[in-house]
Amino acid sequence: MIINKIKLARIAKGDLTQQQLADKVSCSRQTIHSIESGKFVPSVELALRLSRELETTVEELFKLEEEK
Amino acid sequence: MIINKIKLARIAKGDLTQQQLADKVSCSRQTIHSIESGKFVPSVELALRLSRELETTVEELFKLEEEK
DNA sequence: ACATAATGTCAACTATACTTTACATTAAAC
DNA sequence: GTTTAATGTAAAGTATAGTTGACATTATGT
Repeated sequence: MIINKIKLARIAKGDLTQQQLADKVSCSRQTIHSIESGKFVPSVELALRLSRELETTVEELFKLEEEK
Repeated sequence: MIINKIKLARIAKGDLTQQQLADKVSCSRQTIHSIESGKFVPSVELALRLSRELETTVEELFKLEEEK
């Protein structure tokens, strides 16, 4: 199980829209939405692009939650 | 494009075998091998488990390489 | 109230991560 | 040189990441 803070980080980073963030990391808006809503966890490649764009670290953005 | 140092980190971390590392992060040996040989890039979830087990960070273990 | 931008959601599809099984090659131990 | 552990490789199958398109809902602005 994994939780993420990308919605928070996206807002913090100058109120980026899902679309704007998607453009910057070269993915679709729906992909951003799906990640934010916990529908799926991205590849480490996309996670790195997100953390780079949002000026933070993967560890800060994504956290392992115990219990399976 | 992405490159990783998990083979290096695995050796550094007390000469773990692929199988031992796989067990510790709950995946198959072939998954470790495929990642080490660049055949595929893992999910951020597995990347986090790997970095935790190898006592390093995702950013240290996986690096974005430019050019596509 | 109306228009528009942003977000939520759904379905169908494609791409790829990951598993399992199985076998072949290389390295290490004796 | 033979056995055994470790690694390389490959195929078939399953799960899930990610795309595109389309539409519905919720803000925001005027």
